[in-house]
Amino acid sequence: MGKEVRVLKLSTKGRYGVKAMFDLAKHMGEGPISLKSIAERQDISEHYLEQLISGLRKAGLVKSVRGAQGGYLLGKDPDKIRVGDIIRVLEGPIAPTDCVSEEDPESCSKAESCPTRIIWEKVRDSIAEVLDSITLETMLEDAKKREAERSLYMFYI
Amino acid sequence: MGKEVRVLKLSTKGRYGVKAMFDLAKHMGEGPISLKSIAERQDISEHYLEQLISGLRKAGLVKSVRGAQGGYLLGKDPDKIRVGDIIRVLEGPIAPTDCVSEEDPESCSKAESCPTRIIWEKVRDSIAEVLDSITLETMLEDAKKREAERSLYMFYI
DNA sequence: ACAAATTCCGAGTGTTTTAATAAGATATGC
DNA sequence: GCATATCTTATTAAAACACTCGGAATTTGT
Repeated sequence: MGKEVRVLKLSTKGRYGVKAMFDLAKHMGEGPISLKSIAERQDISEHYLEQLISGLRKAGLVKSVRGAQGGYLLGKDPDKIRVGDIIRVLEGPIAPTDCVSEEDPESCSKAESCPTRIIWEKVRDSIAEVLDSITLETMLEDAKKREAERSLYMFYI
Repeated sequence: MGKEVRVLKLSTKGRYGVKAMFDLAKHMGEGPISLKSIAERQDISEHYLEQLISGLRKAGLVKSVRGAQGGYLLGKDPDKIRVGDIIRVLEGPIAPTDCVSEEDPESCSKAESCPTRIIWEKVRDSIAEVLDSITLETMLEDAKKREAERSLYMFYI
């Protein structure tokens, strides 16, 4: 009975990855941030996060510093890192179906006349547009703005 | 090496379901359409499609006629059936993450201050907007239009 | 020099989901 | 009454998911 299906869902890879990257952005300027501290703050298994950040490092989205007092730093300025970039590294190309994958879509003999293909393309593009319009920088601004609103609200109570 | 991950993907349920419903729309006025003929035209396992259409029937999107010469008919006019309706019946509420599910989202203590939640909400809404803006009627019109373009193109060759 | 902290790397594992397949019960037109 | 369909439930093989584990390599502070 517990059918809790999520359609067009993101796996934990993408979700954890974005959380971790935002955490890194929030602590910019404090030197290397250890995975352990990120995992604790974001409530993610450290070992699991290790795997994810490995991919982000290879893609240049984070830099690492090994050894004691080591950790991770953003690989670029936060306004150059889009949420879409993080998702693509961790989950692969955006593709509601194989035939409209962002990279090498599966060829289909009936592609030209397929009445459903157009729909999946629109879905793909609308997802990509949202994810690529948000950067770590805009996330920081947004968080700051909401923080301000919250304290203003508290003031009036 | 064959890591062919699709992020934010649709399962075959949704894809087959939309194809089958479009097939039904195309053959409107021809009486009950058998599952077998739909399965053959759309290249889908008949038994599997059986399971899917069962859900669509219970949701009122199709009507069935049992017995010999029986089959399925659209449950409403094609302009009243949105692709989003079909997807929701077959795959569940649209929800890139559990915390932003269209129906009873998983509660989260940090929901109000979560910087990632807003992103998943935007993704959910943009997907829903695309899927709800397309009906079987618009799909039919679109197919007709492209058919006309194709024959015009053939004429000029 | 050494211990502690940390990143790096590959393999293993239980659970869930996916995409069917199978078998048979029920209903209807001819 | 038989061929043609829809309905219903159960089973299953393979893949994906979300970790878990063990240990090697690297750097800092003492």
